[in-house]
Amino acid sequence: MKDREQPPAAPAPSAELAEAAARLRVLTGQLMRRLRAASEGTDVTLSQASALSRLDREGPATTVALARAERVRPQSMGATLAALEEAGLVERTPHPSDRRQAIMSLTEQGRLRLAEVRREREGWIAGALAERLDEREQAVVVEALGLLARLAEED
Amino acid sequence: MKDREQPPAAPAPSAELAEAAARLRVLTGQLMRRLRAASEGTDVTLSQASALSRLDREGPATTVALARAERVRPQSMGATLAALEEAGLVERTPHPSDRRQAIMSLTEQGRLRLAEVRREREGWIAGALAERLDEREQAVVVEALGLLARLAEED
DNA sequence: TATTGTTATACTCTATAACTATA
DNA sequence: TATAGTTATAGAGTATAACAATA
Repeated sequence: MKDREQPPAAPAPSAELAEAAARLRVLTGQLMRRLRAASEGTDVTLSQASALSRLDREGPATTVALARAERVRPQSMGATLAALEEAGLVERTPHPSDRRQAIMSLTEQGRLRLAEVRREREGWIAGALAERLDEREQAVVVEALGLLARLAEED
Repeated sequence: MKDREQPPAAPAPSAELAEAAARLRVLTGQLMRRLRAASEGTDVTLSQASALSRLDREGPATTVALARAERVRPQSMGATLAALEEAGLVERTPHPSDRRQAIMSLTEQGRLRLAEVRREREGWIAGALAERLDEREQAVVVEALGLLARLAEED
């Protein structure tokens, strides 16, 4: 499991970075399952919450734009938005000049539900960060999340 | 989105930590989808890779022990292991004294496949960390992943 | 032709419930 | 009774393929 030869030119993902990558993969799976478990009882699913959250942060958008931002297929986002629309959490308004497009936006009810969902779903993460880490460690995690978010959104 | 009053006693997840939690949730979803996309063509699924990886790191284990470690239900782990066994990547040997249990361990073929899978799946993460971050940032991410892994494995 | 969005279908992952076998 | 494991079934999430409407 160790590099035998370190090619001098290539950046050669070091053993440490390879291990970090492995840890990130494991962590991703665990967090996904924890988030899912924290959603129980809520009638807003993970993908729906993510779409709501983005509409709140970035304002109204089309299905395709949301799909690109969330890195899912338009069909998947379409299904997510259809469920949200049926629940009255988002609404669609026709695009003024392009009749193919529909602009999705949060309803007032959607905004309220989003606030609830955030409290329930992200509470334990924020709580764990607050309780189990000291201030320096918190700062490290906050900075790292910013860096990783940048990498994840890049192509 | 801001705390109006900071209750002096309660740790009161600060706005910054709440934002970090939100970012971690979004990041988790995006990484999950990227990892899944990177699995295409591979016939080892994400959960299977995760189980293989743990067997490699921690040695042979029973279904229930693996399920606990990965934070999934024994039934889910059972399905994962059954697929791996059918593919010849793990094998089961009866527990010497308790006939209910079966010890799962990596086969040689499993070890080889795991190495391949790691290269393919974690390569882009390790590559992105190596190429897009400077040394100090890499250190921050490495430390943060250690901290987050600790939180995710705690109850 | 290209883009937006929908419908139909299938697969992965995980869960709950109900069961058998063994301790 | 408690634990290890299996089988059956369901739901969330995503994907590909094929299509309709519009630009």
